[in-house]
Amino acid sequence: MNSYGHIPEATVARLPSYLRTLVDLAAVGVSTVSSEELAELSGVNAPKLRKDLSHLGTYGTRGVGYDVDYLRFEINGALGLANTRPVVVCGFGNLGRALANHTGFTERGFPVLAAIDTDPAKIGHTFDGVPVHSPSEIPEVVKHHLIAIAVISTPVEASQGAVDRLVATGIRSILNFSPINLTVPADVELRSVDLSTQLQILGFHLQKAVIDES
Amino acid sequence: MNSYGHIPEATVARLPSYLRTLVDLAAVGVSTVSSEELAELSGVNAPKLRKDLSHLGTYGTRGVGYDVDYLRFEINGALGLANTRPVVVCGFGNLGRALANHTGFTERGFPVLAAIDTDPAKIGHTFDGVPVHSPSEIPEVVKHHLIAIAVISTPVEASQGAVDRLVATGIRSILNFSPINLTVPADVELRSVDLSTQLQILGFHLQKAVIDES
DNA sequence: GGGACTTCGTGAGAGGATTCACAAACAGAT
DNA sequence: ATCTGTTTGTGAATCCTCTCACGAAGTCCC
Repeated sequence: MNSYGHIPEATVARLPSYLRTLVDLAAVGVSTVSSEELAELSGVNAPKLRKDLSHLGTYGTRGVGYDVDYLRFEINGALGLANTRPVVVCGFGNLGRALANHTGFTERGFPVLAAIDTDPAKIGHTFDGVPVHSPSEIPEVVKHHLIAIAVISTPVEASQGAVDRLVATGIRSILNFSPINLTVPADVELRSVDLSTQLQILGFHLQKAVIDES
Repeated sequence: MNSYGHIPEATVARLPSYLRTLVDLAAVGVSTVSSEELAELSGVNAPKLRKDLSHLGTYGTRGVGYDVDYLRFEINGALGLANTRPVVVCGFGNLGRALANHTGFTERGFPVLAAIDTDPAKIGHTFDGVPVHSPSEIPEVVKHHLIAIAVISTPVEASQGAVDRLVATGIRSILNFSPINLTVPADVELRSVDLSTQLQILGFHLQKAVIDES
């Protein structure tokens, strides 16, 4: 019984970071942690962390702190990570392969069970345990593995087409890494991570720093 | 006369997206674009786009729209992309190699001129035009290529160490892809992109959708 | 040159997110 | 049982962001 009251978007975005810290703490054998410590390790300030956690429920004990295992369990539940969610990667080039191998995906409950690519040399083969299928097989692959989330790492020319096919088969959650603005129906959630956008933001601040000090 | 008046952080984060759209429009031969069109193509609404651009200056002409080339030039300037900023990639595994190959980096003025890795089999060799150096060579590499930005794609165990070395040589802008919370001095800008965090956020919304409709 | 039409730039208001300070609650010692 | 320490949970205030409506400014046609 968690996640009732609306959890703010900004809080949701930070929960994975807290979860990561808690997992690390548990691995080192820590059983209790204060908001001060947990915040420090997660890179936020303590009041923000407490407010964030207060949106999930009251899981701490005053004078003591938070029980690492219990809080971990609760955040896990709030994020819906109780059960694993298989993922398909579309576009099995350098980036796609790196993502499929990325241990963080499987470790956090998002195993990459299949890949899609147009290259005949890859289709039908298995790389690092991930079988590659042709785009026309998307419906069977999705149905067979009960896939609900797709990752796009195709070249930009192919991204919109891949998205359209995925949406047509019922996929409602898409994570896009290709540097292009894709369009999806209103009931599909599309998150885009443009790797070079982040560099551009860094560049902006670098330049600003130079201007500011002149 | 651009980038003086403070540009809001939220606006800065969207400028790269606008720039991308403008480049695409220019490539197709479009010379003028309205805020409505540009917003649609960039995935935001028109008033937001206009407000964003108004922070840079008044570059549109009423009744007509924006001159594609001119606006492109101005956003480019505001983001500090007038000159290229070479980048070093630390950790030349699957992800690191994919990033170094990522055409988006070079295309947008962030050429990857060098990589750092601890694997003796890679050090001294060049992959896809990128020479691999040992961690001890960081200072020379940074100085030689005038590098101001570093990308971290090492395994989590090595990330903090790599960051410390980079900071010691004067790097003040770091883009981290390893799923761990790193600590840097206050005058260093660290942006972290955890690929699986994005999946976790998608997972949260998926679960919420199920709860909401029950 | 004037009028109709289009589109930008922006001020005011609403909605979120962050900060901060402090009361409430618990543990542990005596 | 009481008192002292500590640490949480949260309302109030501030700041940032987004939305929306409309005046201002330009184009185009007659």
